[in-house]
Amino acid sequence: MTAVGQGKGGRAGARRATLATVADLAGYHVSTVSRVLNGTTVPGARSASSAAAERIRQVAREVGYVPNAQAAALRRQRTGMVGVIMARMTDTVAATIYEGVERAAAEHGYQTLVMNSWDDDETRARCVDLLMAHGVDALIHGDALADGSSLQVLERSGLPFVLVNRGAGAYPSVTADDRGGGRQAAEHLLALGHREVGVLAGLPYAGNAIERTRGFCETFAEAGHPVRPDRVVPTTFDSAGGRTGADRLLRAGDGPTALFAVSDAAAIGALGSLRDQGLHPGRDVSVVGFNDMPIAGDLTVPLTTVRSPMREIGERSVALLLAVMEGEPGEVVRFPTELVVRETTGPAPGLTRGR
Amino acid sequence: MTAVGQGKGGRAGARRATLATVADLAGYHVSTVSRVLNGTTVPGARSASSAAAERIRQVAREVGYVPNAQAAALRRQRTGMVGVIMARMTDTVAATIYEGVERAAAEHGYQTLVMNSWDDDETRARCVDLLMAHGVDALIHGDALADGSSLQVLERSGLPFVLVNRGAGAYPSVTADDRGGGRQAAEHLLALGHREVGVLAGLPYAGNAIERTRGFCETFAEAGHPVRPDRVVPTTFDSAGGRTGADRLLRAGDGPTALFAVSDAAAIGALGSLRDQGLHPGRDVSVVGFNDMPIAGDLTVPLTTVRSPMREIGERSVALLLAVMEGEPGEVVRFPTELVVRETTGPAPGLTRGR
DNA sequence: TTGTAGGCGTTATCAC
DNA sequence: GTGATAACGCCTACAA
Repeated sequence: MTAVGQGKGGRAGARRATLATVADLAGYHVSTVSRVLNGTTVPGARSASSAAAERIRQVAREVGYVPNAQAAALRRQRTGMVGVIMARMTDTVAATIYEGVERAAAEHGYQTLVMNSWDDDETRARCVDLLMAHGVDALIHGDALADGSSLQVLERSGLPFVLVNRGAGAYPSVTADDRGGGRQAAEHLLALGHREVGVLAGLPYAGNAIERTRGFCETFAEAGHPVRPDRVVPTTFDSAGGRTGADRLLRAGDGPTALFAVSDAAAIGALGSLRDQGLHPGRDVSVVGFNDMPIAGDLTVPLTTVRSPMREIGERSVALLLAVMEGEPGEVVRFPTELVVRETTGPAPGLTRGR
Repeated sequence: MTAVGQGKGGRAGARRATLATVADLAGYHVSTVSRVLNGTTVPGARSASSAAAERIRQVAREVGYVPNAQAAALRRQRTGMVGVIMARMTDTVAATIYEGVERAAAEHGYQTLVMNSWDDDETRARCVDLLMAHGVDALIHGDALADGSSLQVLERSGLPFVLVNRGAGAYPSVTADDRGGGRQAAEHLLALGHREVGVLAGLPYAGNAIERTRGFCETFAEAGHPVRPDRVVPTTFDSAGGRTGADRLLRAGDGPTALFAVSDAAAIGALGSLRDQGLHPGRDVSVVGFNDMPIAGDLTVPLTTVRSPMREIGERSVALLLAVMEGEPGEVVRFPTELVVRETTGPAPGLTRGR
């Protein structure tokens, strides 16, 4: 319980050193100092290495000069910040994509200003306003509504933006090939002989969830085994959602023999539900997840899932954003997915199962 | 591949509306507009509801006026932003704490500016500089080195700050009672008869990992069964680290009968290792994690773990930070933990096990 | 190479 | 209640 932290008394310590401070101490003029510190010497190559420049840099270091990005931004009309909106960081998928975004942005000299929308419409809108207020140069939106309704304001504002993870219409976006991934999951289960299946379908307004579900269901339909509508249940993407959804699907008398969850976390929740009901994954009921998050392969019964390159998706979204900022046309980018067969899927049990 | 996104041609659209724009259109002076929009009318109660004020607000809405936070910050000498440094967002613990921080900060009118340090010293330092450059009013540091070496610069700068998750010395911090949590894990395993145990000890320079390991080891020592030093292996906090560490501990001829992992993710990695070696968690080898992340209870063999209130820790860190910003003395806050017994722990197998 | 001047959009402090 | 004015810290023409 010891007190430390900063000087005991009043608020923050001494005022930050400014360019003027450095200029005074170094005996040069502010403009000169600014030029030296920014390396803004027109064409003259190594002229910046003159004694003067060295002295100025020395002083700056001594007084702990940190440029005031606010002021610079005001003057330059750009902040070097990219806004990022995500539903929530505890979603591993969002976090991984965000890591990709952060890295790629940093590589190009941009900072990221992240906000969580909690999948709430009002908050979503407030995020955009706040990010604009903070002067972000562009926006990466990981939380779009599938109908694009949240994007019209943005579009009107003229702020360059790109969607990630959840696409919407023809807006520029970077996602997994969600529909194709859904198909892969379906083909796998069909090949194993499953005919009665259920879908933990994610949030009904999220483009990725919709596409994954669509790809899955259309494949079953094409094979002549359409998925019963009451077996497609909306869920959240987290494990709690998957558990609740699976409870509902499995407790019905004529439960399905396999479940497709549009996220790994939901799939793990479904595993919890199976366990509670004394069912063994891969033998009694098969489960397929989506994304292949790192722990998927470490589970005691490793999870069969559809892998999507989350970090790459994040990185690519930055590349696309930079292109859009340059005035290039946006595009819709979809990364192919890959089915990873592990042990939560197995042959469909005999038709006699479960009454 | 359709192109959309923003106007086809040049960069961002029309320049943002400023106070001046609004003032012009409304026929008032900039200062007046500013006052109205900020609700800055001295004591006169509802005078702001005059027709003039209404008109101004109307115009502002029409032109889509968004205040320029950069400029306001420059003038007011405060940005309303709190910097947050975390190792990485894909660590569920960090993400959950961050969610708590974000929420609490928003409640008090602060935005958060997050940066990932990747547990890299150089990056850590750069984060601080960048956050200062962006003018954060204070800092929450989730990535401190246990010896506090990364904090001296910060302290000297006079920027108010608080540590979260990983404490360091007497610097103000909010963490779980890591040492106590380690003890709880140890007592549980001791009661089950385990004598030969191993520790997946986390990063050797992270305060939380150190304390958890310490609490665990000292309890075994006090019970007369000191943990063999070569059975305390440093790991990362993620599942890959846990897997590698467990591989090492279990492949040794005389493997331990139980493992304590300082994070749930590492514990899950250990479960993966067990599985590969045909060992059953809770029967052949017991495993205890730390944090009780949401999926812990949904695993096919649910994880015994030490619960810590991650979100609360994040929220509290904001409260503490606000206090420090007011000049109050910082304190070291530790939240009690709770042992959650599930199924990865069981009685120690007969002494004959494993040669 | 170095100095000068003006302004980015706000807000705070005057005077009216 | 409203209008004028001066910064906040930085950058960039332009002039010397």
